[in-house]
Amino acid sequence: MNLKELSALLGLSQTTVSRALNDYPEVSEATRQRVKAAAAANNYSPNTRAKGLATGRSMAIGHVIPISTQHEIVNPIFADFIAGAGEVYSRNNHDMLLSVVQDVDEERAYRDLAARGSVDGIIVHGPRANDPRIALLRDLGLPFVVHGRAGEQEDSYSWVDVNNRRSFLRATEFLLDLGHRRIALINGLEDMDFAHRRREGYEAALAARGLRPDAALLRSDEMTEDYGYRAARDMLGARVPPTAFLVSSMLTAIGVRRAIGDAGLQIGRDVSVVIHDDVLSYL
Amino acid sequence: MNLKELSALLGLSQTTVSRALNDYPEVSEATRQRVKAAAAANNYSPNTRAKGLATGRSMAIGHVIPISTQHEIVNPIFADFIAGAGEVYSRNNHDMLLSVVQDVDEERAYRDLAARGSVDGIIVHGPRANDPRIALLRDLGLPFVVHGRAGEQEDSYSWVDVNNRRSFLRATEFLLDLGHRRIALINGLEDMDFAHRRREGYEAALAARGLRPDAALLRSDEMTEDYGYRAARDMLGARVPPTAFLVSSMLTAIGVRRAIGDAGLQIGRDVSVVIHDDVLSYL
DNA sequence: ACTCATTCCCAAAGCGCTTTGGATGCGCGC
DNA sequence: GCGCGCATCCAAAGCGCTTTGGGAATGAGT
Repeated sequence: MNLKELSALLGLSQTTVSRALNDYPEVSEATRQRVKAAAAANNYSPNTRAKGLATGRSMAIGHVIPISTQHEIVNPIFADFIAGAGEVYSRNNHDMLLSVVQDVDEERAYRDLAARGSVDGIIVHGPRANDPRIALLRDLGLPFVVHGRAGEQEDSYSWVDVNNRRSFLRATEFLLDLGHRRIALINGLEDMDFAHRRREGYEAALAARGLRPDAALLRSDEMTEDYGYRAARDMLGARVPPTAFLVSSMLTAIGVRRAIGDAGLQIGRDVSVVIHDDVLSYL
Repeated sequence: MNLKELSALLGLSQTTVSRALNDYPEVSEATRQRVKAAAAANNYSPNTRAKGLATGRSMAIGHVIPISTQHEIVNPIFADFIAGAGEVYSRNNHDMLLSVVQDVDEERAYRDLAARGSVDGIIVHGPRANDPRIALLRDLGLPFVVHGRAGEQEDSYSWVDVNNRRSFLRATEFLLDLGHRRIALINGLEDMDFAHRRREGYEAALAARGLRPDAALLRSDEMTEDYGYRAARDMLGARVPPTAFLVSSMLTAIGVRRAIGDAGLQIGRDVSVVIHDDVLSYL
């Protein structure tokens, strides 16, 4: 069923039917109702491509997911983010376009999306310090929102972020208040903006008490379970082990928990652990 | 840059430029090269919507992800599946359209996708026994492939699946060969086709040795960490605990591991655990 | 009774591509 | 020298929608 057929069915012009469906004021209320009822009855929805061509909009938001050739990690938090965003899109009649590409092809993916006009805007995931994608997108004239921040020029683009610095500052303060002096930071990769901010918060809290970070208690890597396990195991096996852990992600924390268990210790009694992450529904 | 501009630039008609780019034989090789070079130099890519309108194809594959209102679980394996599929799409010049909807709106999501013609085909995730979506999609005339199987009529649609029955049959046999007699099955929800098949395999292996499944050793639920923990904890606390666990997913297994640790036991020494799942890159 | 604004509707153009149905020019065989 | 096939290219239609620029009633105002 297309517009032509539907309007023939109703004995109206395509113009009128289109306007009725799009809530333009030029059609009478009675006609509008009749048109909408017929559309529903015949399960008519305007063809996306035709509508897009005519309006110049695609009603779609793009997400580019780079797959690294070396460490092919699919960030699990990503699934939750996508789910949340996708639901909002659905409610607002937008589509979600996912573009999974090798990280070396990432720039081309953005260029393509822009040239082919397949999306109206995009979401930038996992920004790094001075992320080149921001300049690229601005250059391409493709609207975007950054999930996180890219270091500098925070007021020159739109972003949504949590206060990473502050949350780690407060978590560290909290542990310090409990009397901890050897607090380990199991962080994400430091070239990611969020990890950098988190360390800043951590160090600021220590500095405020006149403490200096101990390099032996700082780790930074891709946030896997295994990394958490190894980092915690090594630290716990050291001469002067930490008494508390500040962990940047749930998965890493699972590894930390395993290492603590292996060491015969118990979380909450022998060691304190504070984790920063979203709630992963399946954990 | 659009076709019109590009062809004006080249002093050729739109027809010729289009044909050159799409490798039709009606243009000379010299012209084709010239056209392709110009397209690359000007970063030209045909507009998706216009191309789609003209060809009647969208060059996109849809994935509908239902979000349950009660237990909003985003299957983590899903992220890996999406990543794999997405990469294949990219390589073959297709887009991936994700539609995240409330599960009650799922049927409408499929109808919409079909009516609006926004995808050429779709992938059906997590099929249940006699999944109604199959009849719906066939009815809508929308091509589809099922990831898994939906119980009956296996030759009436296309599917990709692992041999769930056989893998659990063999895993069970393996544990039986090791001398285990009390093998727990921590399964997924039984209305999911895969969980049903896995139990069949498990029971078949037991039956082959003249053993009957013990209801106390069978669990079936949404595969979360917490569920695995509780199921294993309860079983291990019973009068006659299992000596081995067969677990349907990695996440659940993490919970099982935790329960085993809490019980003061060690995997591989006191208890055997066999897990069925994909490799989750971050674990 | 006549004008004028309003309401309700329509024909046709245009979005950027592909594709149909030629047109043109060239070399070849006779 | 003429017709024919082949290689190259082009003009225009069409995909399904939105939107521009009216046109025909109707009712109000004078």
